[in-house]
Amino acid sequence: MADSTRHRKQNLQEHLKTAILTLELPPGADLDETALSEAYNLSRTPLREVFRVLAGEGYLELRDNRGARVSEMSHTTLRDFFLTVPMIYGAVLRLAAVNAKPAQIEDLKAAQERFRAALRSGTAADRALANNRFHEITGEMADNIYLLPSFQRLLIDHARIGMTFYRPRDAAMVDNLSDASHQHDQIIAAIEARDEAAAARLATDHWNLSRNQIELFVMPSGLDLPLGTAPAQSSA
Amino acid sequence: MADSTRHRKQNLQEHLKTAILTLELPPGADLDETALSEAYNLSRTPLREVFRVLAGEGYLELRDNRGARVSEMSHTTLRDFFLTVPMIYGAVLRLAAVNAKPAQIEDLKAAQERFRAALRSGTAADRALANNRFHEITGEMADNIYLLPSFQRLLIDHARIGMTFYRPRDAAMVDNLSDASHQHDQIIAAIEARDEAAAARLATDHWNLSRNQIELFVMPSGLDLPLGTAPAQSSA
DNA sequence: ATGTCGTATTTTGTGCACAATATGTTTTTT
DNA sequence: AAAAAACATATTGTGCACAAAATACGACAT
Repeated sequence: MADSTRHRKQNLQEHLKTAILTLELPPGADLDETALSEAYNLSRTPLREVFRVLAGEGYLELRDNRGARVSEMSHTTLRDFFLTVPMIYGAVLRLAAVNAKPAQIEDLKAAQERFRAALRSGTAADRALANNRFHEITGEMADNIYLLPSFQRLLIDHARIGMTFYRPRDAAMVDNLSDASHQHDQIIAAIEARDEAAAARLATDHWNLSRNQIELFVMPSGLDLPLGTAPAQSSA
Repeated sequence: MADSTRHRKQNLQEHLKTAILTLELPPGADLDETALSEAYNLSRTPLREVFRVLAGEGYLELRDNRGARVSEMSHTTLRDFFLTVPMIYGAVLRLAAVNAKPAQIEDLKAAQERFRAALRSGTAADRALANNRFHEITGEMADNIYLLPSFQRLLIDHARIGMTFYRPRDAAMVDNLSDASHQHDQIIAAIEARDEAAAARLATDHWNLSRNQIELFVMPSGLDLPLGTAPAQSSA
């Protein structure tokens, strides 16, 4: 039958991943074994094995005798992220340009098509997931078992950072999103042309754009009211 | 009691790790759930959870319905390894120089002391494990959750590569080993002096030395016989 | 009111029996 | 004799009951 336990197990794993990437399960959220095993019609044994797997991939953190929770995002996360991403992603795109197989390039184009569709008419979660898939494919192309583990972890937090900060509030932010899409096109072109240098350059550009977007979000333009005219704040 | 199940579980995990790092369990070796659970006096349930954890860290590979085996080393492993190590390890040492805490520096010195002892009077496995621990500590110092997963995987294969190739056969190889020890000292000094640039440089040097050692092993010096005088090979 | 101790409840961890799947061997068919 | 099918065996996956640990709660003392 289509709903074998194997299938339910994979389902659970997939659902947990997307729920975490889209912040439906926010960082630090506790996962209740009993509740989840009932919801997915699985006993606790396979469920707990799924937890171990997801912890290994960086989605969850396990504490002895205290259950699983979604990986935390600390105040150093953003800094560490942007410190590490350019290097890892630059290397990934370089290798992708060298090693990509034709079938993978087709996958990448399809993923980009879905990303574009999500930009036009999808939710923030749709955008984050489509973008995540796009980058995941570049990771597969790079085909380097030593690089992938770190890259995957970066992608997890990239999606979550995107969910928090990529909520277009003004024209500049919307422009950034279409720039990102355009950069994806350029990345595809560089890989297809086997142009390592261009791919590496695009990696840097892409993350600078991300960083700018976040700066726009974290530091909104000032209220521009003359001193002394601001209305009194209501106290909580 | 000292031999609680919790303790046995950790024991198993630790033993499997060292057995894999030292090639006592060679790449591709099959792990028998029943045999191991009897050997460590654990039921299969916790044992299987340990398998998932070790698979997440890169020690094991799990195939559905077909048990666990030790991670393979393919013909591309060496190439991928030396392609990736300089970048990751350079970044790790840079960050270590910036972030190392005094207590960690003491740990590192102690680890280096043990490495030196292993060089003097230990087995190849002792050397590999001591060296592994030294580098692990630099990873802890770097304190970057995005870098660590890849770094840890590199360390696994570094130990295994070391076990295969670091079996001194001549004077040049012995020199290399004491050079490595000397480089460890310089790494400690650079970290203590918070000298990022020096640390990064040492990372490159260290892996070049490793690569040379392997080249010495893979490509032994020629037999130096004039053409046509070599004895006939015995056919298998 | 606050702090500590002891008990009750909830949650996590383990062991074992059984189910499902893969593998190896024998039997049957051509 | 070779291929295929059926069966037997071994190994992996799941469910459930029980054990161990952590947490929540309340009584009591100060």
